[in-house]
Amino acid sequence: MVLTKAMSQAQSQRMEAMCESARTHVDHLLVMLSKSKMLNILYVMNCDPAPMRFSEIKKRVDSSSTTIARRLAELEATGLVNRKAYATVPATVEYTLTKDAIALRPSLDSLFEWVLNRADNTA
Amino acid sequence: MVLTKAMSQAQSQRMEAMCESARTHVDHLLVMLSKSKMLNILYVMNCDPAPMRFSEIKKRVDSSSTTIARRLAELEATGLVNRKAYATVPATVEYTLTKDAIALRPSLDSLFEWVLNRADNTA
DNA sequence: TTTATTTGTAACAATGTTGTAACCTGCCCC
DNA sequence: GGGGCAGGTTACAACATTGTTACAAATAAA
Repeated sequence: MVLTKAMSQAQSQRMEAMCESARTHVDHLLVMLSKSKMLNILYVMNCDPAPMRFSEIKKRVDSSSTTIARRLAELEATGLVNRKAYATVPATVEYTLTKDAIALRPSLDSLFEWVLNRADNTA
Repeated sequence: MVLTKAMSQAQSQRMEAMCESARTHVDHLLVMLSKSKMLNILYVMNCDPAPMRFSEIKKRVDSSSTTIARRLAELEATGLVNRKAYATVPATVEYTLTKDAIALRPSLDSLFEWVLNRADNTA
């Protein structure tokens, strides 16, 4: 009785730890997605499945190099984009969405549909 | 010729102005959605269709009163939530999502499914 | 009368984020 | 040698956002 109680307590603690961990991961993802221009970047990359160059992303999203670079680095660190540099002159760098990020596509499409729709009706 | 040219130019300018306006509306919405705790708030309110009190939202989202109040005010100003105050003691205030915000539900569900899924696999 | 309650607001210091300007690499062209 | 290109990085000043603390209002209970 005491043993099973202790075990269930330990289990419950492990469960809580896991939930805690999952919660921090969820928080981390939400904070990342909430950063400025993040949704914009994911959206333009989702719209065009071809690998996209830095300057192209920058042009379509319309922000400073610094911000675009920061966001792309964050996305890469989280495993949502792959970065491939070619030793051309001048440099060529291509970004592609990972499988995980592509799985976000339906959500983003739907979200942006709502945004565009609402922007139209409010305009 | 000159006239039609001028007209089409005027038209095109109007079109551009409209697009500009739509773009700023889109930007405004994206900036709003990207604010801290905004997705969290919309999500917890979407999960439970019943009117929700300030303290309940605060508890579920886990942030300071100031931030929750600011976000709710922004959501109300944008027409995504309705605020109803009752003259009880102590005060009772209920928040509900508007029709527009409820239309966001599928997107949010899908987005959060992705987030939770990814958080699990990464944990 | 003091206390407790809910739902905030105001002020402010601490912290976080942004864009700008300068700079870097590699190589080609003039 | 000097300039230009893509794709950044760095430093920094300006700006934005956050949480904390204090406060308010209205009333019922202790």
